[in-house]
Amino acid sequence: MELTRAHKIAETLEQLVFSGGYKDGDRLDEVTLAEQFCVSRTPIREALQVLVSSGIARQIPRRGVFVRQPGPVELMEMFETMAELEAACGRLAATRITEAGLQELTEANSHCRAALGAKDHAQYYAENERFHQIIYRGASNSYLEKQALHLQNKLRAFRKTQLRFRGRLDQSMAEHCEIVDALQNADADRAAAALRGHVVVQGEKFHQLIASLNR
Amino acid sequence: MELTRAHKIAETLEQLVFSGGYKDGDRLDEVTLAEQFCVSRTPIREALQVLVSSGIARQIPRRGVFVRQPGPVELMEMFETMAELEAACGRLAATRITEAGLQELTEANSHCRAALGAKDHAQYYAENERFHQIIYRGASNSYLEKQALHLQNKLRAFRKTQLRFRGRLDQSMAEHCEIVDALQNADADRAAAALRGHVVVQGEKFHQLIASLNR
DNA sequence: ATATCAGTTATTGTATACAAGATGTTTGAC
DNA sequence: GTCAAACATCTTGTATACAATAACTGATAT
Repeated sequence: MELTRAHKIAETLEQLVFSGGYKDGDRLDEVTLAEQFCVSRTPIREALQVLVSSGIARQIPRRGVFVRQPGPVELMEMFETMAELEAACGRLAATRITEAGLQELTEANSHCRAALGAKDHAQYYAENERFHQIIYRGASNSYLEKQALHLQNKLRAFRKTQLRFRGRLDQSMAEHCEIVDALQNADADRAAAALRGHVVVQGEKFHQLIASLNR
Repeated sequence: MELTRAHKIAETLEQLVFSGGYKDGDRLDEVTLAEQFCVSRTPIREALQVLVSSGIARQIPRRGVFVRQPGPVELMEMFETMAELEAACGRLAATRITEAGLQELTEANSHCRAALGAKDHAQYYAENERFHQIIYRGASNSYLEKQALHLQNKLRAFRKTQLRFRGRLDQSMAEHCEIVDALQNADADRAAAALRGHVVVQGEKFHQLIASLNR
């Protein structure tokens, strides 16, 4: 899958925004970006249109495009949507995931536990993402999988702070085991419920989440 | 909410593709489009990037961009995802929809019934969309609502053929009533299940759906 | 007759030039 | 000293010019 220049720039900028490289309201100056990427304004502008269309940035005609980081309310909404997407993946995966997929899943869960034991947070985040991605794939619905991956990517930076505040990562591990068990037993409703509860941001954590936005 | 020229062009093209104005594989010629929209190639190219990034079209470097209509498999996946999104909206709406929202919903349902009685299919489609959109809004999650609206829009042309093949629209009406009842009783699980079943393309209808793709 | 290669044409990708509007600054009046 | 208006500057939006590569055509050789 080849990409054209403008699209590579768009992806790079997208990741920069997602990883917190820009704050809300920052203007994406065309000439500055053109210099940074060593191209003319034309491909930069094409890339900016992509960011605007996906809601990452907002364009004010004749004024410029400005990055649009989600506020606390939108963030909650995105987490809630993620929870429902994960629940959907779990529901479908319960009856569709292959034996090989289940094998992968238990392995990924072991890696999570190992990272947790080693207090290696970065590693835990990576393994945790993989765990969930296996479930997305297990749903055997590439469109839904793509949606889930996209939102997971969009929420990555915020999920880290959420997990940090969560305190006991052990709880997260216990939930993983419940999820695996439900999938092994092909219990769609239980898998969906477990995943929904695992991802959703509880109301009690809401204020902590908001506080974490001042980074 | 102001839009810039390139974005208006992108939206127009998007709707054109969604409404079947282009067939799969059609090339979107820059100069032709530039003439049609009475602009230079620059804004056209910016619009095309938007289409490509949202998956509506595929770009082959130095060759051009080509519209990418979903095939039968992807279409099934999109319907399945839509079913899950609707279920999620129903689940959340069950406890969040306002009295005014329920009022709107029953009214919209009445309009559906009226259109059905008058054998006015176009009107039924419109009222049916409105019925579902009220539920999206009732979920009180604007991010999820936007996702649902987007997919609903993307599937509009195909849902029409699906409903036609369904034969008895009466069944659709009965399902609506079940949905309304679940929402009135704040029964999240029942609302979710009813909506999921209402939207999902049953396996028995699969071949009919595939056959309908030759339009 | 078919296949291959060279030359031509056409189309995309990028850069630059120009037009239009917004921001900022300076000057002047009160 | 403050406010306002005109001017200058900067930025975006659009068009056009140029460069690079792919498609096409035709001719030649086998």
